[in-house]
Amino acid sequence: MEKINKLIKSFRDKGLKITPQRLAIFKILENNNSHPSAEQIYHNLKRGYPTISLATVYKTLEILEEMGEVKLLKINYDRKRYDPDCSPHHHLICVGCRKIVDIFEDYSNALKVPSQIKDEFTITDFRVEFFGLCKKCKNKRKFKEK
Amino acid sequence: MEKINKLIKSFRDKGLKITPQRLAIFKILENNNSHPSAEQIYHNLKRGYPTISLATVYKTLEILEEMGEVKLLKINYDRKRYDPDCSPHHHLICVGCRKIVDIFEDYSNALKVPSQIKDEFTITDFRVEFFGLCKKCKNKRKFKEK
DNA sequence: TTGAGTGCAAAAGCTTTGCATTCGT
DNA sequence: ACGAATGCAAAGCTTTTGCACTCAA
Repeated sequence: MEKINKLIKSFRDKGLKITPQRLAIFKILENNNSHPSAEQIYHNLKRGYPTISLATVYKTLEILEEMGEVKLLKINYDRKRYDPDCSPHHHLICVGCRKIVDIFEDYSNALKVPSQIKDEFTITDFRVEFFGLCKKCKNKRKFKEK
Repeated sequence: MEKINKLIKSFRDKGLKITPQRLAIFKILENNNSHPSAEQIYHNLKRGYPTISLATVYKTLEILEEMGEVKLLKINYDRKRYDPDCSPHHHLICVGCRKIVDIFEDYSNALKVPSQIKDEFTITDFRVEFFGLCKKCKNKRKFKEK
């Protein structure tokens, strides 16, 4: 996320307004590495804005996401997807049609984790997900909604 | 997923019964690399079992998941999580308390994609997710539900 | 026979939407 | 002043649950 001043400018440039609620959301997100949910942000805001609604939080986050100012840590598979192949492999997701293809490559030696983190965590598994566009979707204008 | 015969045995060994519906689900999943959703499986089954219910599909898939016979391609973050840090980095998720920590490592040169896939897709992004347990959770018996 | 599974409908949980009111510019 | 944002409540969707009935073993 950009610095708040820049963010404010980006919003205004788009004709979006800066409200106290939005500003408060910006501040909560600034230098925040706790990967909060909308609910958590909402909770935090309640102190200063007892009347704020979850809907407002979601709406603002949606704008930030569209602007590329926050990243969603949950992939827009519309719903749960099940993979009967439990051998170690990874996936490439077409962000256009949501097709998922398997990638059978062993990355286990390629992915070094900082030793500081290794000390704190016991890592049991990992997954790599690639995102892109298949040929068909590359030639489309519009992708699936959502 | 194991071969169907083995799967049947695993189910019976656990006191779980083999019903036509379950068998049909097994068959749909066998050698299936389309990463289907419960809905899609349900849809497929409708032909042969017009009365089958989505609930049955979900329930069977849950068992398969618990048995490690299928893998879920959607992470159990309980809800959306937002990351204001859009610089390229990756995540480690503690499967006990769901804490998410950042991993700042550049894996872009480490992750080779089969050329056959590179021909078919334009890859725009990727993410690496590690799973494990933090020290606290390692010493716990029970983790967060779900 | 009997405990497990099915299928229906209802509930649950997260997220989005509609709308009247309020507010930023 | 006027379009945008807010906050509430309702709706939407996916997934789960409860329960009477049915069925596999």
